[in-house]
Amino acid sequence: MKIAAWNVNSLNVRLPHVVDWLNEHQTDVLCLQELKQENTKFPISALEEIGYHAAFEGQKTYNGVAILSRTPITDVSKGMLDFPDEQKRVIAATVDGVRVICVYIPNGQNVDSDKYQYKLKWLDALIAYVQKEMAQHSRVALLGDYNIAPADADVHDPVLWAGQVLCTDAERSAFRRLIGLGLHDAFRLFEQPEKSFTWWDYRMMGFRRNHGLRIDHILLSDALKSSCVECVIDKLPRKREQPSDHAPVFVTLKT
DNA sequence: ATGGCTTCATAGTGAAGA
Repeated sequence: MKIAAWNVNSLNVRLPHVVDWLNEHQTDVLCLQELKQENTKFPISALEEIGYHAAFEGQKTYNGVAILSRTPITDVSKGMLDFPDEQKRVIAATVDGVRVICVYIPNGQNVDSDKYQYKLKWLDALIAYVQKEMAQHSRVALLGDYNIAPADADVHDPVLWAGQVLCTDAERSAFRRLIGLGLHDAFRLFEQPEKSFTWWDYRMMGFRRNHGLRIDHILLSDALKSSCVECVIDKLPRKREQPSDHAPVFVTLKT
């Protein structure tokens, strides 16, 4: 079973990339972030045509999350019950016995911003939410755009980024608290190339110079960790014309 | 260096992303 996450930075614009990628990889589950479209615009028939079911929660202009799956999706839940939020950033569902939680964690903009305070509160809510989900499910995958680079190894220039949003102690501590719930960073279960990233700035030839960050993650519960045989960042879509600034990341679970 | 790209909402530029 393959489970993937990809911030597509507008599903309107990126639908051809998503369709091509699904056709190429036959991924079982794909979690999308930053749809940037209302639910009425969601391209359900294009995805059904290539064999995918979908659960989605979008909004105009910003945010928006979806779970695509080749097998039926059940027990869909949108948002976090104890944290009412206008911003559509969470969708969870059960697929083939796996509780899939798709998240688009706030960016935070900069440490002096209200958005940073919102991000920290949001992360507190997420930790409580995931704790509850894990009490009810043993096979849990928490994946998406975290907007957190967990360690300096996940940053192209740790000195430049020191103390900046995405790399602050408070954000990294929230990431460790998620791990503390009994989750594992799938990417770090395996040997990986140095300077592996999932996001590169559009500006200043960020991708060509590999000026990136690893901020998109797949966290797995113990039960899924033991069946995980690989975790891969696929940089190919980032090399295409008009790419998302994020690359997809996926895990393969042995059944 | 506060820009640099890209997208969206808009019909000028401005906000937001990371």
